[in-house]
Amino acid sequence: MDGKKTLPKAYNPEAVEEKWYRFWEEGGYFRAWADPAKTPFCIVMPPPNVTGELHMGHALDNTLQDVLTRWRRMQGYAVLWLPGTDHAGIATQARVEAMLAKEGLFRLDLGRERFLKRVWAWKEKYGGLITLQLRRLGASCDWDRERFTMDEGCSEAVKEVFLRLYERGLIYRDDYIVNWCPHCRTVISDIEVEHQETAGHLYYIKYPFKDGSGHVLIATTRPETMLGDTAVAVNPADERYRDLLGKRLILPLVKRELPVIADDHVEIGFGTGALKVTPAHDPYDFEIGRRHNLPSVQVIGPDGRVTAEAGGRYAGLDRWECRKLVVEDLQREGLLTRIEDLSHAVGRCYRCDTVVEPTVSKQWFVRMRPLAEPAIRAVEKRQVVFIPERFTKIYLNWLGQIRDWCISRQLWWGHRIPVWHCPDCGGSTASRDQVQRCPRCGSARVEQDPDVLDTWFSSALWPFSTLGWPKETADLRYFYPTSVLVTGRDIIFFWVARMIFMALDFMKEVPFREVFIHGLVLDALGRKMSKSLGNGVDPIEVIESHGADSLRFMLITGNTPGNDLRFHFEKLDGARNFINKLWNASRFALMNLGDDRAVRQVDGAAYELADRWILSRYGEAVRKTTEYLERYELGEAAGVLYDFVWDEFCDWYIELVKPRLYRGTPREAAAARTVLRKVLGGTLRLLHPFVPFVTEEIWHRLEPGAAPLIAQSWPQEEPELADPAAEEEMAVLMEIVRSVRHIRAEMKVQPRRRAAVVLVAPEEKVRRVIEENREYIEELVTGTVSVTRDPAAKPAQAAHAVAAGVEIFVPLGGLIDIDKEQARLLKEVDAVLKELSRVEGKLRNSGFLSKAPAEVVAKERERQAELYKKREALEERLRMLG
RNA sequence: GGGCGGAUAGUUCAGUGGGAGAACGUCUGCUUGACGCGCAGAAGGUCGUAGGUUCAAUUCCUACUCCGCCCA
Repeated sequence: MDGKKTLPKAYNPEAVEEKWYRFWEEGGYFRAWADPAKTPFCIVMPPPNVTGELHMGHALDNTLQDVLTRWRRMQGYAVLWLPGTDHAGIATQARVEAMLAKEGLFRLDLGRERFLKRVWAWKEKYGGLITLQLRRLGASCDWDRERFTMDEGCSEAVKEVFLRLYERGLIYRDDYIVNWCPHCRTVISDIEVEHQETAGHLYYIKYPFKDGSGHVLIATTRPETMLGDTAVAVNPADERYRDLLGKRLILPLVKRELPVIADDHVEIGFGTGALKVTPAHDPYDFEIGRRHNLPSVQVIGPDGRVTAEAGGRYAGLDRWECRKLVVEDLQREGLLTRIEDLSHAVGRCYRCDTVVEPTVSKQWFVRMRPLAEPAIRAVEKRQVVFIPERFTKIYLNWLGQIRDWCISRQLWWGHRIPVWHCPDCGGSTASRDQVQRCPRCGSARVEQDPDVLDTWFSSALWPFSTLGWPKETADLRYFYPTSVLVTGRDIIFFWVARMIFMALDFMKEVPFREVFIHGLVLDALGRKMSKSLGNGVDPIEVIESHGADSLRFMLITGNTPGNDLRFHFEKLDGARNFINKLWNASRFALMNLGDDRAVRQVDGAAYELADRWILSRYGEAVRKTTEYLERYELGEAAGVLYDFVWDEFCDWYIELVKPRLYRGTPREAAAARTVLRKVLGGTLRLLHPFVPFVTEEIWHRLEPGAAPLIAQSWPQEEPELADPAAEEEMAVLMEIVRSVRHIRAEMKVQPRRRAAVVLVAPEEKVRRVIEENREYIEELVTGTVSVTRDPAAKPAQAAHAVAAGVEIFVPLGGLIDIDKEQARLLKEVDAVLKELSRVEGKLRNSGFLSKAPAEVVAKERERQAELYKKREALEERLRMLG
């Protein structure tokens, strides 16, 4: 062992992580090959925003993907994990606009072309940040295949999809009520609106009849929209208003004449049952307006201010100022009868939290019905499977009631809609190429539609656009459909559903076979991490303080598919401690393996109980880890390895192996080394997908010259390692050891004092096991051990216990404290009696005896017999003392 | 209003139709030739409430309560 380099006492991630990542990446270990001899395994990474910085959600999502990727790669699949980023229309544009604002510029000052140049420049400069951060996490994706939603290929795919849908009439342009964000100055889709329960008011307003015969009372939460009212609607079944139909009202303040109309959709029970109808600013009213051919008056403009159309006094006011003034004016005229408090859902922009203004405008839409149906069927037929299963329902419910998808955005950054409008003939032309002249009238004044597409439109094509579509590439043929999509449950609608219907339509095949859904990473108090709350934890800071492996292991352990997890720094410490434990177990192994790594052949007879036991346990760990990974139970898989490493390998096996390594014969030591090396090596392989850095570092010290761990094969199941006899015998030893330690601690035996433990075992087999492993027990209990069948050998001045059918005596120097020992024994007897009454209760139950499976009954009988023996021994001891 | 998830040790969470688990925290001891980011020992739970199914329910079913999320 001389000259042997020893490892530092504590693992230092900083020193190794960067080194190994560079080694892997430069060595091409992440690269994927379409190998016909192998089975493909492909994951496309949910592309983070180019504007983004790595947050805990990314860390979790990508750790899960990396575990699966590394594991499958070790299993011998042809693995492709395809990374990329998303152009994030609104967010990126906002970022660049903010930068320009500092220079005193507005995007209109620059014009479209120059503005876009600035955005691209910004993207080149900052867009790579998140991919560098993913590298620090250890993500083993194929960076050679990195994509961007606005790169040439993806843009080509977007254009192709738009045109094909357009040609089939599945994309149309129409005036429709949409969600307008006055802050972002663009329309947003239905799912980009977040509904928030907000405290508001219900205002009751009198609408007088034209003929002066009284009034109708209406209730509204948004009094300012009355400026745009064009009717009052009641339910035809509402008795109260039957006589009113066809009468005419005068809209207060504006003095416009309004008809009273009947519509089934008016809720009789809400407010007064009479609904003011504002087709230009409410989705329901818009529908009513269409059914009844009502005029539409836009009273709130794109900037959130009241329009000139609304009337002189209010024009130019902000929405909320206008509300105040309208209320005041109504009050003054005595038309406001009361104001009630009301909690109701208010829609806000998911980007900027501004209250959305429903507005009528000309937008592009995708007709969803024909696309949604195949997407529903594919999931119903389980061509795509959600894990956990319950997310299937969420997906199906959403698609089942889907409305057309508004895909145009009033932005500059994004895929521009490939349609040209002609101001002369009014025609529109969709085209793959730039249109110079109107194909209908020949006018040269054609102009491309100013809008860009929703960012999710390009994301929806991600699984096949990134593999080369619309070209028929080798990657597309080999890796499509992809194997599994790993993503958060918050974007099932935004993304997962859209990828499925787009893929089915254009590839005629699902985009992925499985969707592995995970929850959100919450803060320690269970709140969503958010910028505004300032409660986010930066993964990069965590990596710097605890190492990427700790972060990864913490995110994986104790988490179940689909469930949220809270971020606790204590958990992070736990993960770090585990990694340090592994490091030190390896340190021990390396210090004791010596340089003669050639010792590979050891005759099986040299293996001792401890060896057979740990090999058996290791075999079980391989089996369970693999099984849990197959089921996407990554937390359970990590848990198996945690327990195996810490409890079995470190706390028992390493301790058991020490006597042989320090004092054993060469043959004994060789057997111990062989097993130590095999089990540690196998364990490193099992742990590699979870904690790639530390395992790779140890691996190279354990097996210098071998191929790196990332390229090693996943441990095969070795059924021949299973050794039930060894497990049973070890269980006896462990129980005895624990029992002696318990007595020592309870009776305050000095830790260094060697006790002369006497074991009385009536069973020959048990005596043999003890005898064969006597040295082990002596080592573990700090004492000498003698074993006998002779009841007369029981020492009087000793503490007593019964374990595994063996009576244990720990002599205490001088006289034992009889009271204390009695108390301790009585406590034991109590526990036995309690357990016995439970077991006997069962065995007295005839239903149990006749209906329970035979092995369950047998088990209970066995338990009963053991308890009898234990009780007897304890009581005998008590009699002796008393 | 509809749907989903959670409710298990002081805390955070696993788990299971047949003897309640982990981590952290707490208490007691420990310079045991890998590790104090450690070792050994211990205390701590009528598994949300009420019914039902079953020989047997913390686990399956029903209702309810509280918390969180999603959809309308």
